Amino acid sequence: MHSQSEENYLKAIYSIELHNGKSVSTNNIAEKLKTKASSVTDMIKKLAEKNLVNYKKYQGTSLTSKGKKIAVKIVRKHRLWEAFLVNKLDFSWDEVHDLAEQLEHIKSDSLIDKLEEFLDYPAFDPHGDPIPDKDGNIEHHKNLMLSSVDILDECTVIGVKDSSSIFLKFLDKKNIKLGSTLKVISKEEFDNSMVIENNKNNYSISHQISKNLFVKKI
Amino acid sequence: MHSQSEENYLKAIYSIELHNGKSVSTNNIAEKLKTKASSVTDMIKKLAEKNLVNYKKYQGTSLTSKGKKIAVKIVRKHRLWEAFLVNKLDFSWDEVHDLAEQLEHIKSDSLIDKLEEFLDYPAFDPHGDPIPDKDGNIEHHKNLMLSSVDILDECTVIGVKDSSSIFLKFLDKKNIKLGSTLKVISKEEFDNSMVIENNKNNYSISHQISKNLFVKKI
DNA sequence: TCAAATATTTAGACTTGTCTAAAAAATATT
DNA sequence: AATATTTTTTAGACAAGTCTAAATATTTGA
Ligand SMILES: [Mn+2]
Ligand SMILES: [Mn+2]
Ligand SMILES: [Mn+2]
Ligand SMILES: [Mn+2]
Repeated sequence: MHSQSEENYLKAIYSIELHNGKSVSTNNIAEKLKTKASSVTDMIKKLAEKNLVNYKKYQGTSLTSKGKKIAVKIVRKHRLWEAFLVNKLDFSWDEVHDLAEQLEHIKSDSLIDKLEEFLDYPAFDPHGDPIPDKDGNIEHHKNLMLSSVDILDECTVIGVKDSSSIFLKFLDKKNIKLGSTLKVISKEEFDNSMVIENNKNNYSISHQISKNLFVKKI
Repeated sequence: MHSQSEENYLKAIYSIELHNGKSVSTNNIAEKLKTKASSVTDMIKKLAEKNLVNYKKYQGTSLTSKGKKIAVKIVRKHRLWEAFLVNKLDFSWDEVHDLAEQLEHIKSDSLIDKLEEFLDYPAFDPHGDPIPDKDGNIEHHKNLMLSSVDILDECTVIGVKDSSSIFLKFLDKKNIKLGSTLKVISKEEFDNSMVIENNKNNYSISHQISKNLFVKKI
């Protein structure tokens, strides 16, 4: 089996690969995992040895299909656990990430499959991220950010890009949640802030917010 | 915080202390944890350093109240997770021990309290073991074994001493579960086997079984 | 194009938890 | 009481994962 640390590296590489296409640099990984570049080099060598990543000195890393499969499985576990915590145990969406970070490493296939059934096969986690199925299939269909919605268009919030507790609590304060219907009233060129209508209230939100909200046009 | 390994040692010492009263020997622990005596000595020194156990060279170990508190907490987590797996996810009682062995180390107080609430404050785990409450209070009231029940007396099965998968599967085959009402029909002095009546069927069970079943007289 | 800045790797050290082999202490046996 | 056996501790080694500091490679940009 793979250690907790190996799994964290694979997941980190997977998520960086998703968001920038090209091969993943040592520093990218170090930053994501809050570790040092030298530690990353060591671990990447080990993962390459196990055929989980492709690696040539000084040329970055990418997951092999074997490595990707494991990474997706960890993501699946992470998101199902988050769904459990929010849907069944009544945690709020800003409390579950760190817990899922631990739970995702529990080793058992039947556990995660039974959990999925217990939750009624949810398609998304509490942050709107898609949950891979048992075979590792996953649909990424979130691409539109609120920041690029046109004036007077309406949209529904379907996900958050930043899952940090601070951001999520801030959204709570602004009364923005998954499923909220927002209408863009106006945009300010100076700081890219925008005024939106939400629940019949109009208020301004910063670019920092609008560029971290995935939406779907209505 | 404490490492997974430290927690496993504390739990082992706790369970040995419970079952033999006196102070716990290095070999006791090594056997329980399937490790070597030298490893145990090392770890005990570390635990003593942290004031979790009392230790004097060559004189065995005992938990301090601080150590006991942690041990009971791990036991609480272990049993609540087992209850969750059986009551909610539909695992059978012989499948949950190893999984709970992992889950018991998840670090979060609110998680375990919410889990307990979700399960409706169960008093016992799937093997009949009592679940400590939030403050660490635990009632041990299982002391009567089926093997010492008198002929023609009736009793209810309230727990198993051995939680191994083999034993539990064997009980399934014999149709013995928590709550089963058994009547002792006869006892064989030669091998200490006994004939019991269960669900209107009479059959013989070995001493190996009867001495591992906790019962309550009716 | 070549020096300066940045990124990556290597070398060597440290921590945690484990092990084997040997030494020392405690207990059992004669 | 002296010896043999068993238990426990110590000494020294190792693997995993991390770190700092130094060396090396790559990229930037004057
Ligand atoms: Mn993790
Ligand atoms: Mn999430
Ligand atoms: Mn454990
Ligand atoms: Mn149990």
